[in-house]
Amino acid sequence: MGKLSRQAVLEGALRLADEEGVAAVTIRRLAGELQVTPMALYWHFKNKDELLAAAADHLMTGVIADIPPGRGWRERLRALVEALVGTMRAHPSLPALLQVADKEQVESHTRATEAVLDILAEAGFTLEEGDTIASYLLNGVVTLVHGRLDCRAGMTPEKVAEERRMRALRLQALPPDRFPRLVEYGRTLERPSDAERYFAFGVDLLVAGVEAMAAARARERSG
Amino acid sequence: MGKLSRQAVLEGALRLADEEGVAAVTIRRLAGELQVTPMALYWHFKNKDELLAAAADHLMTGVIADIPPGRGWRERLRALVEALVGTMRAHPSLPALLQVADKEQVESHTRATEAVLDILAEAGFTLEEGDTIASYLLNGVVTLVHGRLDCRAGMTPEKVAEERRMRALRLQALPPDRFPRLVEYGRTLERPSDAERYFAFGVDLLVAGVEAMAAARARERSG
DNA sequence: ACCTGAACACCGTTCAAGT
DNA sequence: ACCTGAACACCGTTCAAGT
Repeated sequence: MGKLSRQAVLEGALRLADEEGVAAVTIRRLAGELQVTPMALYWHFKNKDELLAAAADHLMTGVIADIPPGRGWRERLRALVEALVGTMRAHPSLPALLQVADKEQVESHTRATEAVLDILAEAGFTLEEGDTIASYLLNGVVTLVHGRLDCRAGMTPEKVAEERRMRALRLQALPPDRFPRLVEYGRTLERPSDAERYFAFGVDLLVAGVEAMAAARARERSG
Repeated sequence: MGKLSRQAVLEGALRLADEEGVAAVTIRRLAGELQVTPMALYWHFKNKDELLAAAADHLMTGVIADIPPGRGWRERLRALVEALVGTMRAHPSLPALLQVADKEQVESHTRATEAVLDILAEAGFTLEEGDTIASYLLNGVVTLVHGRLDCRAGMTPEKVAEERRMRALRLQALPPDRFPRLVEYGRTLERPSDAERYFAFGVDLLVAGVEAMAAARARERSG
């Protein structure tokens, strides 16, 4: 009964990762879910790293697909960052997968990097600068998504509210003379913040850095 | 012979992390280095998480110490980011330690966050925006340092050169029609890049994003 | 107070063997 | 081609016991 396939293993891994976090994706656990011995997985994947890289690759392809052929480099860059945000919000496990996976063997990541380098070359950056900016953007989006409790694996609205309340209490329990800002922040933390506003601000922040540097480059050149 | 102490365990962990990476810091391995049984460590630390948090805390205190009471918020913010870069360049294990540690129990991280919130409040940001920017900056610096091979645990100049050459070859081996930018980048990757230039660009990039958003806030207010 | 010994419940991976 | 069984070398952690 050859029920197992590379595809089935991948789907199992992604389901497990999205529901319980990447830490729950172990060879033995995954094998158990698939009703098979751990070594069966080694027929379809060389090792765990390759499995996780394939999982990240599968999710990342969604980002590539969403890059529209916009007009200027600013529009294209923003569209790409927003596509990245959208994909990561839909798949809570992608940030963590990208952190552990070797990016060189994630083809969709390579394709996304090529796209970014192309956009940034048009903006006047060198390839080395483009490489730096590419990981600045990718990790920036990872950081943004990771900062939202409601974008974490296996999070219900109740758990999110509970975590927020706990954090608010911990912040308010700090000594107010040494941590006045954090204590004040703790008091405002109860009411839930709007996710759309949060991500709009975050994307603006990331893109603003790149645009400011491009403007500085342009000034250098004409000056 | 009570030779072991909390301090000694911490130093052993940091040495191991800086030399072989945080993955090498296991309770059993560390105990072996300290010539003691694994359970001896549990007398001095509640568990591994607390040990890693304490290690991160120890390194992070250097950042706090380096915050000068500058004049405007721009100078203070830049000084803080540069202090962060300096500390992480000196301690290759800090980025990884901060990724795994629960930041709420790293006191020096809390102090640094308070400092950033204070600076950003002066810049006109809300506390929630300040919180977002704080992790944007911290993770941005982590990303910058992580991107430099010469800032990785246990890296000799020879190994760095070897890795660079390998990466250059892999990039040049990509299909040039689909990945023209990356193939070209691969050709320029042989000659080593200047670390000072790299970090200057990176810090400018991170700070530029914050300054651009502050300017946008100011425009909204007056408009 | 500070450390050890034995045990438990996990890991990833290899290698020979089965069908 | 596809999967199993047994084994190896690791993990973090608990709990009772030693000095």
